Amino acid sequence: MAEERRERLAKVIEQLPSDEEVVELAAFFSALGDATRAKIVLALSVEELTTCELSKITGRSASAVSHQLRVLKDRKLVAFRREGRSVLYRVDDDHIRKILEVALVHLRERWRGDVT
Amino acid sequence: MAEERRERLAKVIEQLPSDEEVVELAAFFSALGDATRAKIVLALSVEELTTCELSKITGRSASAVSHQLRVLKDRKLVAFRREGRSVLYRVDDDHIRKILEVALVHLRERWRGDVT
DNA sequence: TGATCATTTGAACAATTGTTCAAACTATAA
DNA sequence: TTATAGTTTGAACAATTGTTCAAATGATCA
Repeated sequence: MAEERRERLAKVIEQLPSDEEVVELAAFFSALGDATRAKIVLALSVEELTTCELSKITGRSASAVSHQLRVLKDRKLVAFRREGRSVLYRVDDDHIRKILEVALVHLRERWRGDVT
Repeated sequence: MAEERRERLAKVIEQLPSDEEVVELAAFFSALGDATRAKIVLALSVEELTTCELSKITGRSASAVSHQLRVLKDRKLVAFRREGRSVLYRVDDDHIRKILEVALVHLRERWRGDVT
């Protein structure tokens, strides 16, 4: 019985990603784990936007937005291109859009009562 | 031209979730944004497990795991039931499993070269 | 050239976070 | 009852985080 649980435990451990991958996964989620960055990514999942526009959307200073964009860039959640004076950021990855979508559905079900 | 961008900006803002929802979304992702918690949720997405078992899987003290389970409980990422001396935790939500799966696919594509 | 708009950078700071430790609580078994 | 295994709690602490501020860089236009 306790024996059986030990075996099942071993099987769970087998199925887990490597520690390195778990750390990467956590870093990915923590990039979305701040309201300013979450809003930036939500906005960029709709359309390409400049730092300045993201500053208006989030209500943060351009500097604060730029710092956060660097985090998102480093963790490969957003890409960018220069156009004249501006820098246009984008989310060119449907995985990220999908994750945002599923998470929003999850929240709406969990917190507003209509759980299946 | 600048006029057109202003209109598009307004349309993006229209499509965004409310600030309250953005904060909830960020809280949800930040729950997964720590390696210990990410590993806990990954393990629980396979099978029901006790605090003690999760302590072995993560290599953290039972106390540390319990603290993290509270965070996951509060943010409704995991549920639990008592069985004798033990408390069995679980992820009973396919959204969470889906999010983990898509995120892992994303990481493997982004960091190991085979981007489409 | 100089002026201006857009963006980035680095230092500093308060606020938050994850862990440890010791103590408490819960349920079972002797 | 006492003992024990499993779990939780609260305080404390170092480490990390997000923002502001001032200064610097990049790109365009007069």
